[in-house]
Amino acid sequence: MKTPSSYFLSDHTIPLNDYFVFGLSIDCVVFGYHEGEIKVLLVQRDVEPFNGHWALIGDLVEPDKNLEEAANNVLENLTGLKNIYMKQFFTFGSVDRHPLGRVVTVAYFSLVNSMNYQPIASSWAKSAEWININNLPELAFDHYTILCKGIETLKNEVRHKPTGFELLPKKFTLLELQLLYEALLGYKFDKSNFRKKIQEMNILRPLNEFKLNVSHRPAKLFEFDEKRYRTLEKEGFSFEL
Amino acid sequence: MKTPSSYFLSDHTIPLNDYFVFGLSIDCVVFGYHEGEIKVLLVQRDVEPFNGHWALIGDLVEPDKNLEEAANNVLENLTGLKNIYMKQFFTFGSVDRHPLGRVVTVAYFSLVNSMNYQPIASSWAKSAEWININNLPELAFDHYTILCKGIETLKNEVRHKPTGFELLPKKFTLLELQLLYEALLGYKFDKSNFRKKIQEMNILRPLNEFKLNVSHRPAKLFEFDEKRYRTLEKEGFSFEL
DNA sequence: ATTATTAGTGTTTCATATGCAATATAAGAT
DNA sequence: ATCTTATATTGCATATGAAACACTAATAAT
Repeated sequence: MKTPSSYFLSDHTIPLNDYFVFGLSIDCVVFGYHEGEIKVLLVQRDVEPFNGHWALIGDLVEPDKNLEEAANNVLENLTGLKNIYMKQFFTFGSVDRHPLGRVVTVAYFSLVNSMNYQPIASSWAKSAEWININNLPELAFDHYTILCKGIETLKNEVRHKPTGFELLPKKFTLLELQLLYEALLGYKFDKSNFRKKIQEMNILRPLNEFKLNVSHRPAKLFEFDEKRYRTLEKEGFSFEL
Repeated sequence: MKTPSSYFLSDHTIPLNDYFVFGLSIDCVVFGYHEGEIKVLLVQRDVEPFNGHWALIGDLVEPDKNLEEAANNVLENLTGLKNIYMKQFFTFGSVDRHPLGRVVTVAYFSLVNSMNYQPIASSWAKSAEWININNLPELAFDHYTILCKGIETLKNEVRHKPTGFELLPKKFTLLELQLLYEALLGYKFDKSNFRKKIQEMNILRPLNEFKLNVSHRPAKLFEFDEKRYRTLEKEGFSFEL
């Protein structure tokens, strides 16, 4: 039993293991981008409660696992993907958020740039699917609230930080980048102005590679130069789109 | 006992109340602003562990309390202040962050505009003091990490949202506002341009009141017009300084 | 060769931001 | 009365950035 006992953090006199005890879980909002649409990875539950409902991927945290480890495991178990961009964005702990007891959940969002893999259905999920965020089904627990907050956080973050690149493959064209941002922010950019602006930031590394097998002038490929960004950031530069 | 039992969230087969059990606490980074300096409210612990160390204010969450309630209580118990701006910013849950067991803490920051009250020393704290964030003592637990993240979050937030007003009294002068933002962001503004810019945003309500008993022209007082801000925000306006 | 198509580059206009200077104003202090 | 101090407003020259739009480039298909 790893629970702290006889634990007097403040002026409470009740031992923690009899009373101050919570379940802790991780829920992940996994975003993907494909053909101009922002999608989220949902699973259909195959167990009670909320059997049959769609839900975010998530799991209980084991007492000897850090939160980030637990979050990475959640993602890896379902998708097989490692080293994915993840970010904690909020903790949901309403007393009644879980029908079976007090379970507090720490929510992460992650951005994956390749949707070319088979989400692994687990023993508690019928299926896993990428679903457009503008066409969501009814969700289990308070997952709709969590998802909305995740979308809000993402939209907010991509405006001020170069997070959006995580949704693209490592090598991308400027037009792909523009279309991504148009999908994220919900409005159009002028092509030449967008290109000028993003290139003048000096955070993209132009490659000597081009899109192949297209029936028009091939587009140049770029990479996001994270090191460069970190340096510029320290010098006071701030990303804005 | 409110702990969920025989609780099969995923494919785990271990009952939650024997194993998946955590302590949950709230920690509050309370910011104040006084004479050009950003300060934070710290207490000196009078109990083990970390007896004598300075720490953030915080407490265990009771199983029937929502997180926001618990956070409000933490603040109210120490300062007597109610209806204070509070915002959850991160949850810290490293396995070894607490020497007595696994305790996950949800961190909030709050902004208080009046430091003219006596922080109430509790049974577990020797004293409570406002301390300049550039002159911090050694802190208990991982509170230094929490505090740093709180400062970072605050500095990030005040640039894009009119949160800073919460640190000023309800009625303030434009110069006070400017000095606050200079302290928060770490650089100077041109006076006339700052005033022009902030007034053109239309989120300040000018009052017919003035600073009294000053040996120079008295400054006009303003209020932050939150309703107006909310409307403008819906119309697409976004605060930037 | 011609065409369709998308990549990619200038260029012009207009609005706004910024830095700096100048001036008028209102109070207490001398 | 005059000085000092800090508020408050205006003006302007310049730098920066946004918006619109026209143009050239390179490839595959015909």
